[in-house]
Amino acid sequence: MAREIAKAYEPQQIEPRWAEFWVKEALFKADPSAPGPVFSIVIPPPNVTGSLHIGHMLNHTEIDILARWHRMRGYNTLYLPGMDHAGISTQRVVVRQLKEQGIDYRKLGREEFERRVWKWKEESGGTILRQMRQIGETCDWSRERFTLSPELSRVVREVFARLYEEGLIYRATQLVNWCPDCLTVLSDLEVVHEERQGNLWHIKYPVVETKEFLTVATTRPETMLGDAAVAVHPEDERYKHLVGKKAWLPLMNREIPIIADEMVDREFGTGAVKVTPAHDPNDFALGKRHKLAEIDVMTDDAQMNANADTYAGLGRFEARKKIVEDLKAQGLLEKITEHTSAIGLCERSKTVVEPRISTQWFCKMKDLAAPAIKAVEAYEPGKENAILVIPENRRTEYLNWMNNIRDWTISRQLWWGHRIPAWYCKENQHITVARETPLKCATCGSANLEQDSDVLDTWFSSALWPFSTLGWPEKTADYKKYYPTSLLITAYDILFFWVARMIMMGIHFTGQVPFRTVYLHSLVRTGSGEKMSKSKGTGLDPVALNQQYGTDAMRFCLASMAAPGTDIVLSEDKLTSARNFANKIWNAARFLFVNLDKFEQGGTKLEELAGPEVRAKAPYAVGGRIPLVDAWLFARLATTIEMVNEALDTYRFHEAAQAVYQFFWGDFCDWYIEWVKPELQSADRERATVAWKNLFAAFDAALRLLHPLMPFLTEELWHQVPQAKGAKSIALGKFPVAEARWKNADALHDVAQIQEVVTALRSIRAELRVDAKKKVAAEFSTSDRSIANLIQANREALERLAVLSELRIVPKERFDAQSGALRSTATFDARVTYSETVDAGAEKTRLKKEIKGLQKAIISKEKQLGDETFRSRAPEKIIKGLEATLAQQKTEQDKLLKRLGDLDGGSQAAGT
RNA sequence: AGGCCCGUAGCUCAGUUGGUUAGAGCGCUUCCCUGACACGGAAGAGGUCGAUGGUUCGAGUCCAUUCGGGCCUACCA
Repeated sequence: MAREIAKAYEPQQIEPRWAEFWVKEALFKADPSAPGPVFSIVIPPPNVTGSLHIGHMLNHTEIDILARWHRMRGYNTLYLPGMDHAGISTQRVVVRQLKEQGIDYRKLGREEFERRVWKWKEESGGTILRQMRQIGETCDWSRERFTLSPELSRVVREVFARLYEEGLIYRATQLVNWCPDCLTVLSDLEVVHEERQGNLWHIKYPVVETKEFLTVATTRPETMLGDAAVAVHPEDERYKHLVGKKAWLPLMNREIPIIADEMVDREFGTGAVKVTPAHDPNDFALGKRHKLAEIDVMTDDAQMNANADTYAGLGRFEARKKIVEDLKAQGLLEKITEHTSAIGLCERSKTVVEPRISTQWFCKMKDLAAPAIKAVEAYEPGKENAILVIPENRRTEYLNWMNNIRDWTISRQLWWGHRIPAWYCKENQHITVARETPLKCATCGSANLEQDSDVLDTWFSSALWPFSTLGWPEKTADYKKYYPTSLLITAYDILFFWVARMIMMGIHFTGQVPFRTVYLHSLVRTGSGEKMSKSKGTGLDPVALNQQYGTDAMRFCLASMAAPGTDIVLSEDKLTSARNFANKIWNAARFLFVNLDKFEQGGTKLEELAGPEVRAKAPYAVGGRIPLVDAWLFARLATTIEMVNEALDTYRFHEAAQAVYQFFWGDFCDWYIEWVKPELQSADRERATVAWKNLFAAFDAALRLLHPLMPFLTEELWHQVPQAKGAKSIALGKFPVAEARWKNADALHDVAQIQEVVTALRSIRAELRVDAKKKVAAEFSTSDRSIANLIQANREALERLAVLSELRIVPKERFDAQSGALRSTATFDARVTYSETVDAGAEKTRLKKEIKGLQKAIISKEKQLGDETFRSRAPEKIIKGLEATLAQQKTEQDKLLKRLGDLDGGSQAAGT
């Protein structure tokens, strides 16, 4: 039966089918009662705010590669999918959508707004799930989780209540980061700093009952309306006499005290600083020390409020302008200088954050951090309840941050999220924190309760993800089997936001680390090095690219660039090369099946050549000997398997990709297939059968080896090869094992030798411009008996690979080194006899260059070897190696020099 | 202010404990549309590893300084 195989790989025709198949068959449903070592991994839940971007693609590719690889090696594997409700981001998206429809979300009311967000969540979350299925992720879809689901919300309440009971959560009125655009408090981490060119305004404050002025310098003149004092350093001779006096606050017509505090930096500005406790963190602390008034002069959306007197109603930046003008008019503006400072922006809205006094919920971090620091610090291989952080420098970063950790603002003035489980009694103001909605106040019994209107920071629930998703606080079968999870893979930019907090919460609540290893991968950047951003239009769309190049190509491309520690710059060029690789494999398969059709006409069935039991015993021998090239291929396969295992074991995805690429393209396609082509068609039925068996066995193993990197293509091709009864998917197949009997150093060496000869001969051909199809005669000579035998034994293949009519092996003394083009190495000489004359000039240039290179290497080695200190200190192995190479290089150089001399002689002869 | 990372072929990047003429992909040059593949084959050209100084028998690989680029943390108005 003739097989129909498209000439080029068309991922669009194949991927959707397998993506659907994997989900429909529920192949990756985890079974906690199944045997085997456990590999469990929870997804970093994507935000339900839109669709997957390239960063997710990288993250999911790495996770899925490792999940598939473990599963194929017999691990009881769980890859748990899910999504994050992403409070502030999602709320912003929906608020914007409503605004576009002319709707003010506040007018909608909380309940209706929440309903709209849930609707959006269904849509957007659906998109993400669809995409994840499209790209073939081997998740256990039956265990999908959502941070705001009723189940996980219960866990959040439990955790909140426990922390509150333990005194680790408290409510306090403090100066916090406030976003006037999002209208909520932010944690320190949600404030991003940006260096901006600004000014330092020097403002003269008249000192009461004197004719003096005290000049203060400020970057934010508008806050002066809330000034409560002017502070100078107690030791500052310039101002000592003013301490205890009062300053007249311009524009506001108020008196404020002049105080002394060591916090003041005498070097900065004028050495006198205006103190605005309600609008600056330093001033807030200072205000507390000196019991100053906290005068808030702004509204929640950063307009000046009634305390700002005549400036009320102006935006803070308008007010700044106006105030500067007014000061100037009154002659109180001494000067304006340029000043660059890092200003805080809201991570989401990029609005300038306004420090503001506000009552919020906080989580005490020191006690939670201590064991989380220890778990990372104390890590060593094999140690229980400790965490390995990779790469190493992220570990240091983590420890630094954790050692300087500050309390975490966990409340948010949002409507989308976990509402804080705290109720205020309207009778006696008592706060009741409870797991279930309380009916009455815990102290006075009043039923007049009102729940806190705030929600929790999204990361509060994300921090629980590794155990909340597995059923904690119940000791479920999943929890018992899959917690702690084996590994966390995420991008390094959420190390503090998420990873650190998971470690703290995990240890605190379960007594165990949430994951044994955390691998932090790089970010995908644009060509110009920026983070990809959809809003800036600099992001590449993974769905469109997957469509165009194939998901396999995308995965392979990302993997091949995912070297730990370096950010990835993705380009379409690289995707093209990955797609070409997929096509190469496709065509190798095409070659197999097209030729198999011919072979089967001889009566042998595919099953007999490629059935699973047949493959298991490969490589096969002909007449008691495994053909050299087959032995070589299996040896190379074994090496490659070891390289891939080693690479994946250490998160070196790029090395795994490179090893497979080199094997499949270089070894399997370029050399092996070319070598065995005639064997496959051999009239000798035994030889042909063996060739086919070995070919299929190697091919099938190579497919399994490649599968974690390119799941779709390999699944498709794997189904073309006969598989065991009931075997449903390559994804459930066995990852190839580097069998001891495949290893064969001699075969590796011998084929490398032959490859060198073939390349030398091809090189001569190219130089002589021999037509690619034209067979020419060649001579070969060596003084090494074993090489001569090797060449003799493989002459047929060699002749074919180098397109020769005949390869004569001649004794050294009869080798004609005078005419024709030749190549010499330390161990052999080869030449092609061809009527075309050699371009002596080009040949000499080449020889000279080669000689020069050798000369340099020889000199440096001779120098080293002649050095007594080197000989006495360098390891024996290095010295021996150096000596051997030196001898070789000398031999080779001698040959080349002789050849050059001959050519010179020849040209002189021709010249005279 | 403190910390981290990067600077290797035209481009994008590998190069694990210092050791023998520094690798890959893309691009480039020449030849070839040969019955798996032009998304291909064959053969080539091309870096002395940002700079300087040091440690060492030996450094892209360790140390110091320096220049250039990036990132993170940080309450100097």
